[in-house]
Amino acid sequence: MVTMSDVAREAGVSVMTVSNVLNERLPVGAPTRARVLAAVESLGYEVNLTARHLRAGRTDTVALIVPSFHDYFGEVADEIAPLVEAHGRHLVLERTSASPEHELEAVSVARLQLYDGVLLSVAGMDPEQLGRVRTSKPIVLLGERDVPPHFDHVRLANEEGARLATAHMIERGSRRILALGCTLDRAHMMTSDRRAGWESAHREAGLPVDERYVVPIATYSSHTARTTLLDVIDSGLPFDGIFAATDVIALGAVAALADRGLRVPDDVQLAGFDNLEVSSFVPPGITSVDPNHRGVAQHAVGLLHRRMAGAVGPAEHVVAPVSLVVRGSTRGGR
Amino acid sequence: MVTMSDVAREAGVSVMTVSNVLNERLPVGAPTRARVLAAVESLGYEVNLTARHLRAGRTDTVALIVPSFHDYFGEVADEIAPLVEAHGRHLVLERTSASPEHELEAVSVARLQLYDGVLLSVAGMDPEQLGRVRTSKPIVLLGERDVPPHFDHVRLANEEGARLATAHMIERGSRRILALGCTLDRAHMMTSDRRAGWESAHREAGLPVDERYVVPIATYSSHTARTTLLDVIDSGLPFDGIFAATDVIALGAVAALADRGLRVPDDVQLAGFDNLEVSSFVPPGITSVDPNHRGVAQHAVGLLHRRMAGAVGPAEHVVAPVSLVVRGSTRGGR
DNA sequence: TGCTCCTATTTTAACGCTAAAATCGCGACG
DNA sequence: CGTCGCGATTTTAGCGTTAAAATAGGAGCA
Repeated sequence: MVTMSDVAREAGVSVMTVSNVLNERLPVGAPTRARVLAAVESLGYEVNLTARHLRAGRTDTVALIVPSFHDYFGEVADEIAPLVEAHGRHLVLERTSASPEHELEAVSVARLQLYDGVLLSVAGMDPEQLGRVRTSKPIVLLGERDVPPHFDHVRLANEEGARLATAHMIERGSRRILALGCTLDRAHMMTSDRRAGWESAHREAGLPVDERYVVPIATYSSHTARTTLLDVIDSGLPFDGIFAATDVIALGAVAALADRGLRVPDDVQLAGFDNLEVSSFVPPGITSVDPNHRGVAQHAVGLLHRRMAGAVGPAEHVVAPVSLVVRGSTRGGR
Repeated sequence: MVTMSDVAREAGVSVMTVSNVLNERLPVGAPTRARVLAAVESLGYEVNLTARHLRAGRTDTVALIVPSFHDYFGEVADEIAPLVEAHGRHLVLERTSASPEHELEAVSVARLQLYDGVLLSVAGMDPEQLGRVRTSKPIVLLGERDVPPHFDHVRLANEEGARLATAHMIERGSRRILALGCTLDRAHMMTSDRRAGWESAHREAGLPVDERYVVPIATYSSHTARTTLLDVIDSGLPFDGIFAATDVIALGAVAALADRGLRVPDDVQLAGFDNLEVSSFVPPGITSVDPNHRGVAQHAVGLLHRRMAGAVGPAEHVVAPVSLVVRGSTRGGR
């Protein structure tokens, strides 16, 4: 590896002069500067950022740590990247291992030290693990779980979104609406909050809440959603609407409905949550709760940058508003 | 920040003893070890990886650099991550800026020094930019472009995949097949190679190649694909099949066909390329060329690890085989 | 008692960089 | 002609860690 002192020797100057030429910190005489630049060029020198980071005590880099790289998280990451870059920092993504026992390891506190700030997506991390994370590093948590109160946290209005979607289908005539991918758990997490919204919509409309219509699924994949819904259909439980806890689940539902020849929205209305890009292209267009990625990203990055700039004060807990995007999978959508 | 010397002072030992306790390099007496561990615990010490990396001359980290985080790249990244981790290294993702003028900057050679090896996705990078990247750092290029010959490179059998998909539709009765998102360019890149495959299939079947059926699109989004295809339909150009250069494009095509009431596969057969997860769920299931992500990931990571282990020798240029996954969007699919 | 040989621990030095202080060289000025 | 001033350049020191060499402190043995 070519180091600054190689360049210095080649140019016949001290390392500080090389540093000064490259960083334009102290002025350097024109002939010296030229010799240094020539040496840099001929040796192909590139600064060693690890050394610079150690010396500077910062890395100008923010990490976004997510459970996996695809779908929802990929889309959020693409919103976050430009915001981080706008502050002159780099964004890198890291993935927590899929297996829970490795999760904490991947988020080993030591690794956080590599970054000036961290956006940590808490989907699939339990609060107890989080409690063990003690660090002075600025961290903003992101995601649909209860978290220890001393962390900054940005989450969605899950219950409100689910309520909106369900109320919309009720208003358009559905009376038996599955809550696919939701759970009856009381713990505040994504699947229970969205179930609560589904429930609220029923209460507000004066409709009974039938727990048989809450259908949890084993894994949050389209594939599992499809097979789970096929089982429900085949069980004979009558339904005329589906609130899918995520668009990935909604996509599996679309497939299952097609498998059984049920028409959307004529036989069954369908609404999802996340407003993934695909949802507007899958015919007839999937009505979905827009999680307002951009707003979430702005809140989270803004908060993180304030902390990195040294802002103190109590942890902030932001609940980002959501909205319903109506498409062809519910009646009245285009 | 708590450093090793804080721990050493607290425990009444030298920093090296702390280091030896934590790294288990040299044996440390049991009582001393206990005092050190207690000090680590009470101060909440975490090793500074930047310093360790500088000292060690390596970071045990591999970067995957992609144009954006979603769709195709997110899926590839999820395949690559476990392979990299299996070698005891970390994977991080970085994104090249969307704007071409910043691309090289994001891939600034200096930044590559942070990693022991780099997987660089070359979609949207021109070869001339790549030529300027001189570094001894192991790099494996990934993607559907011609690249300077001294780089290791893993790419797909684009032409073969397109040929398979097109031949399949011809065999199932299509005679006028659009090549949506393809280009007539001669340069070897994804869009021209896939067009070449479309062409080969026609020649092999003894069908004429009509260049009006090659329909380029301005940006590789589902939205653009949808509006572009709507224009084609409205222009009155007759067609009974579509080969979409990517599944993202195919998705836009599905939407456009539905917009105009054309049935898939009865009126128009459709095949895409990439076999995205969504493609199996969008009714009636999109026939697609499977890019064999896992195989590509294995080739690329294997090659990179060999280089990181010091393997020398001429650059390898791997063309990973692809296969066709037949679904309901072509006749005879389930 | 004196000496060797281990084992436990410490000292030294370096990874590559840069902030701050020190030094050098030279023209200007009293 | 000595010295002050000032820009150009170098020296010093240290970021936090760890490999390698050095040292201290006993146990074992003649």
